[in-house]
Parts: sequence; structure tokens; C-alpha cells
Amino acid sequence: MEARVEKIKQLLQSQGFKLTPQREATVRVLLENEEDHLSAEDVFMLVKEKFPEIGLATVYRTLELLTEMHVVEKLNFGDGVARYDLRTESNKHHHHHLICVRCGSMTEIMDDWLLPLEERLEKEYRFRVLDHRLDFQGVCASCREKEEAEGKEPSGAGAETGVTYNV
Amino acid sequence: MEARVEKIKQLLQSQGFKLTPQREATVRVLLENEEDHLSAEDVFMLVKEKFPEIGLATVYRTLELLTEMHVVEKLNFGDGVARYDLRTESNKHHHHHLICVRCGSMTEIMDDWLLPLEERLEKEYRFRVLDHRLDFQGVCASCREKEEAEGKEPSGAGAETGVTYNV
DNA sequence: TTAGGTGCAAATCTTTTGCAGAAAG
DNA sequence: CTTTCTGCAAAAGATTTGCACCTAA
Repeated sequence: MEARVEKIKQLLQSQGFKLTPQREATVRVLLENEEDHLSAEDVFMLVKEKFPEIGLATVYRTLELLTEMHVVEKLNFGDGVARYDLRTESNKHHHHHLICVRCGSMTEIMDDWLLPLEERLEKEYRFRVLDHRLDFQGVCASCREKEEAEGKEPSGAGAETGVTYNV
Repeated sequence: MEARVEKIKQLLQSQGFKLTPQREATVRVLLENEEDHLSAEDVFMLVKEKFPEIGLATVYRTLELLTEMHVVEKLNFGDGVARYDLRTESNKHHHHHLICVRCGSMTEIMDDWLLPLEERLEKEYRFRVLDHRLDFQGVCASCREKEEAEGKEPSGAGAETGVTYNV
């Protein structure tokens, strides 16, 4: 943990930025909540617990800086707020989401299933992939069990099931 | 074209909604600009040309309705505005984006490269996929050519090249 | 005549920015 | 000292909502 803070500190300093107490508090919140996808507001609230004087704008500016430094990744799940993820060895480029349209739960899968696709993009489109985002919307295992227990049809058609009316 | 408008009309009516002139104008704009990813504001401007009295709120409400009906798909490329795509036979579930970090261009690829992955999700996670989103960020062919012509290194490391500092 | 729709303006919500003062090299 | 950084408040930009009026089955 300390080593990771130190690494970020050095990275910032190498570019002429400072790891101020506010920024360090922000980074620590991100490290302590690595499993979550925190919004700027979430980060702000958590930082405030340790550092009550901090301003929301500072958090936004810090997250922007960390995004530029590729320390965090700015995510967008379409719910109107940006979310931020630390980029670590384990999630670099291997970050896919299973989003359940029933219960809203989100599962992450880390396998890098896309490498073969990226090779194809390189060959067929001459497109050099730097990053990707892959989200699946669907129904998670536990919601499926629930629905099957209730005797519903296995997958379901209806208002919010993703049925497409082809136009 | 008329047939597609008619189909949408019937779909709306089957749920008790009306295809008002404002909504029809909005739908037609979407049909006429199927290749683009229009924002609500874009749609508003285009509808205004044909139907000057329309209000922005009506466009938003129409797009929301069409999204709920799965006639359009609401997309988010992280540039601060939602964009809307008609869901058609040809792009249903086969809609990937190549977003160039240099010039901002966006290419769509229609191949459904993800079917094998969706099968794996079904097997390994019991997750029933209804839809997905796959975006690649990288450098497009023409920007690569430009950079190579300028004698830059082939792919590049630097501020906005997606280099990841592992933390 | 009644639910669904519309336009307008105001409200909301997230994110950004201007600025004067504070901190660090 | 000079650059970087901060907090606050105001601004900006996208989207939503309240409301009075309108319009079809």
C-alpha cells in the first residue's frame, strides 16, 4: 500500500506535479476501495471523512490528473456519473463488466478474452488498440434462478428485457 | 422508410402511445441519419428544420420513450452527451466502435465477434446476455500513417497514448 | 372527456472554471 | 518569487420536471 502510494508520488513528481495531502488522501481512498467503481461524489465523501476541509473541485481535479497520468481509468456506465477505477497490473486491459438489467448488480471478469480480437483489428483495420471497454447487459445467475423459481419463462420478453424490435 | 415509420407507429400504439407529428419528425430524423450517432441536441436541430415549433424537452422525451421501446439505443462515448442509434436488423448486437484517440474519428464494425464470448458467459457465469457494448480506443489507420510519415515512432508513448503505469 | 402530449421555463445534477489566497520548491 | 495547488462560489452544460394548455380516440 505504502509502496503503491510512493509509486504514484514518483510518477507525479516525474511530471512536475506534487502529491499534496489532498491528493494523497484521494489516492488512498481509491486504494482502499479498489473493488468499487467510485464516482467523484463518492470519492469526495470518503476523502472528507479523513480530510474534512477538502473541496469537491479538488477531487475532480485530482481525478482528472490521475486519469491523464493513466493511474485511474474513467468509466461510464450510462448512469449519469463518471466512475473511476485504479489501473493495476491485474485489471489493465482486462476489465469487462456483466451488468444485470434486473437487479443492477455488476460483476467483473478479468480474463482477457479480447486479445485475439485486438489482433484481428490490427490486421484487418490497421487500428492500434490502446484500450477497450466491454460491457454486457443481461440477467445474472441469481436473478435467473429467482425468475425460474417463480415459474416465469426462462429468459423473458417484455418491457425491460432487452427485446429488440427491429425497425 | 415509410414501412419502418409504420412499424414504429404500430409498436407505439400497441403500448398505448401515439406517434404524434413531433415524434414522427424525430423518428424520421433518426432514419435519415442512421449512420451517425446523434446527440439529443443534434436531433433537436435537425427536427427543427422541418418542425420549427418543437421543444428540446419533447425531443428528450421522445428519445427516452424510443429507448424504453428498444427502438433506439442510448450510447455513451464519454464526451458528456448521450447519443442515440436506431436498433436495426443489421446493427442489433453487432455494434462495435473503434475510437481514435488522435483524431476522434469513430469507425463501426458490424461483425459479431462476440458470439463465442457470449456463449462462454452463459456457460461459465450463467449470465444471459441481452446486449453488449464494445468500444476500442486506439489509433486509426490514417493517424498511424500520418505519424509514420512524420517520422514518429510507430505507436508512441506519451501523455495521451494509453500508456499504463501500473500502481 | 380523459389520458396522453407539448412547449416553455425553471429546476436539477454533474462537472468545470475564475479567482484570491496558501504552500512548496 | 514563481509555479503549483486549494477552496469557494459561480458558471456551464446536459437533462428532467412542473405546469397550463392542447389534441386526439
